[in-house]
Amino acid sequence: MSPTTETLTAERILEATEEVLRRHGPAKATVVDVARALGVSHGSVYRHFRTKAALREAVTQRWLDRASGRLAGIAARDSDPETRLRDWLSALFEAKRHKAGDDPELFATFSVLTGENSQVVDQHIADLLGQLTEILRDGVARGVFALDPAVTARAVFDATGRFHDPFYAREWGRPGIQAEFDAVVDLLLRGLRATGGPSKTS
Amino acid sequence: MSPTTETLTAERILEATEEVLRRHGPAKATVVDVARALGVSHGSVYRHFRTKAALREAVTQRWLDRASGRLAGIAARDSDPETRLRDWLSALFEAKRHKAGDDPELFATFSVLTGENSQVVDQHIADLLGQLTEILRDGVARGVFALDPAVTARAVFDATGRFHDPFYAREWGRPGIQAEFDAVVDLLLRGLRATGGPSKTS
DNA sequence: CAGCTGACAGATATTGAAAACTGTCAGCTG
DNA sequence: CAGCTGACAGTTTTCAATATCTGTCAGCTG
Repeated sequence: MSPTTETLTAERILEATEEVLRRHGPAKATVVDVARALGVSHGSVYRHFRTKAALREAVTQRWLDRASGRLAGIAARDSDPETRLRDWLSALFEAKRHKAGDDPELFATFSVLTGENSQVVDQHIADLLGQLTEILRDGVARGVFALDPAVTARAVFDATGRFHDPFYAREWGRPGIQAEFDAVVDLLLRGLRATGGPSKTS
Repeated sequence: MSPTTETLTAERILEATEEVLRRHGPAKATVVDVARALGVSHGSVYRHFRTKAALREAVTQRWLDRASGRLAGIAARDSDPETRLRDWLSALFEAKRHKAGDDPELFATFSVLTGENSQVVDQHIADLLGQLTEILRDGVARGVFALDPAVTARAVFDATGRFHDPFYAREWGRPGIQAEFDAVVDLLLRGLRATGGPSKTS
């Protein structure tokens, strides 16, 4: 049961791969490096993952699934839909901004990997859109939101791209960014509300 | 007055540079190429532009100013602000999409150049934000829009980034893109309106 | 003598040979 | 005999030599 004798599992390989990616970056992380980190020959790694691309894809999926899981907790809350939507979008932005600011190299690695695996990323986005749609559907059911949930979920996701697409990571450190995020979310929430608000007619 | 005898002006150099960029792409477009296209020595080009970077910057600015000018025409129209805003955003999207689809290589060249000249691009964006702000200010004056024009202009620009940021160009050819654009713009316009009322009254 | 040329030094890009990596598989090992 | 090893063929990456380019400037030319 000592670590070096432990059986070689897909899980252990994924952990070692993450470590190698963290250390060497995406360009220099080789299958040979991963095997060396595990104390096995690189042939053994190919027993669990058919190609290097498949291995990188699996690592990407793990990362994205972890992120998705945290947000799912917010989407499933019972608070009023408007607050929930705001919290969900804030959590998405905050998580990305935090990761990008904390360890830029690791975030760059992550960005390269997601760029390579559009299939997996598409699935992740579909997952997030599903969560958004749930919040909006609930809002429509409670009468606080108007508009078609699925279509509008996409619109909200697209409109907030600047605050979650890794491409914009370099701008997340700028001073005014939080105000810009708030302005966009405020505008979107105004558009989502079923009534014209407290102005005059109710 | 024959072309080869014509005096060498900054303007002629810029035209030749655009042509060389079109032909060779941004990576292989050298000052020597530009000089050869004009039938002069490369030393002469340096008489008008202190560095290669300055030359590329000038080309970029010309491109962006042309684009900006076309939109200014729409921003200055006298139609109702809601229609004008919609037209302006559509024109911005349409112009970019058209260029990206028409001649992808030239568009890629343009993208590389804008990536190099953040100074010039920032000025261009400030220009576009000014136009947007004007439309919104007019809308507020006429009582059809609420919210602070400058802050909201930024929010509208950010929220539509997916439809004008060159980074997303590869997605502009996808089938559903127009519907997604419409959904975002509809949502934003709902949020902008001063009252919750229907859009039938003029 | 205003404007252009072309040789030049230092910086950048290209090239091709050598090294490393990916993916396979026959055979070893516990 | 299930799982691992390491040599191997084909491909990609690295690295250093070579070529090209950038930016300058003394001197040529009309």
